[in-house]
Amino acid sequence: METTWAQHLREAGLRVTRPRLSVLDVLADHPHADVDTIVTGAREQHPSLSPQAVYGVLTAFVAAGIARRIEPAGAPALFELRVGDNHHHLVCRSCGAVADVDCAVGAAPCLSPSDTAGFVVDEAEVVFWGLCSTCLSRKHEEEHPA
Amino acid sequence: METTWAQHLREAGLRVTRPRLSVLDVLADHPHADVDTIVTGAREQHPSLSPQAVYGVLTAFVAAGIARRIEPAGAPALFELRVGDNHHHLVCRSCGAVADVDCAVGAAPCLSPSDTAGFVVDEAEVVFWGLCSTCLSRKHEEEHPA
DNA sequence: CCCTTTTCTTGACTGAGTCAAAAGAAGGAG
DNA sequence: CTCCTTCTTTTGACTCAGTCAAGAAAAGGG
Repeated sequence: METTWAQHLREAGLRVTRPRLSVLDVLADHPHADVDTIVTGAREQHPSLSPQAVYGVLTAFVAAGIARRIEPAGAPALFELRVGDNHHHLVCRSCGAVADVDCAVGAAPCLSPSDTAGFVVDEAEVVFWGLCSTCLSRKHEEEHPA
Repeated sequence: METTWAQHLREAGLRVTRPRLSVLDVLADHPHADVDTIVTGAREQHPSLSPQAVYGVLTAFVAAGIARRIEPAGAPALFELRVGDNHHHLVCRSCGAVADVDCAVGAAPCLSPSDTAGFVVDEAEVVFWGLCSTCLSRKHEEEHPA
């Protein structure tokens, strides 16, 4: 797998380093990981890895277009490797879990607000807020104990 | 105007206090204000007002449903009085300006993702990213000086 | 193998927001 | 009108995510 990652990095114009490979591995395992998760995970392969290095790696990934940063309100930023397909996210209000959703109403429907107030729009970001199935059943049990 | 605000607060089940009236005034003038703007503005009427009080006031407003908190990625939270009509926002990548947009494709179209992955969705939040007209013309001038 | 450039490490720092205790107002009861 | 209870505001310490900068280390072309 690492060979592929190295290639992936080179194609994006980035040098191949151990911190970067470790971060890619963690992101492959955790499709919506926050910095803390990435640091912890990447340290299994590279124990001396510093949080700042992870910030640097992620900034480079986002700049090179091989990762995307998402920032749900009220939570630390998350990073994902799925880029370039304009998908959106479901976020659980209770536990913060994130799931991907393909664009809701066709190709890129939300990219056309009715009145753009003079703005030139280049991206529409959609976040669906709700409860994930786990939190739903937990909540249901609490309210109606068996 | 303040009489109306007082009534508005009471109807929402909140006590009428000077900090709250001042914050309402600022929000009426600045429909998408951050905490700093609100503190500065409200101090014209109430010089001793502390930032923490403003946080408290805004938390109470949001809990009572008379204000809404929006958190564009990479910027401090903004507050608006326009609530309950499911509108969305245009955000300028360059200056952070925010404008309202009515829901893009009808009533609440985005509330129907194709596959909810077991989530029960209660809100769809849409952010349109782009450049506002001011930043556009400024950028144009910089690239093609007269 | 060396040299230049990029990346990582270390550590200090900022800014938004939270928490908690005590002082101070709001508004209902008498 | 005054008192009393409850809710707000003040003050000040604190947390957490993220940034900045300088020197050490590694990547990879010559």
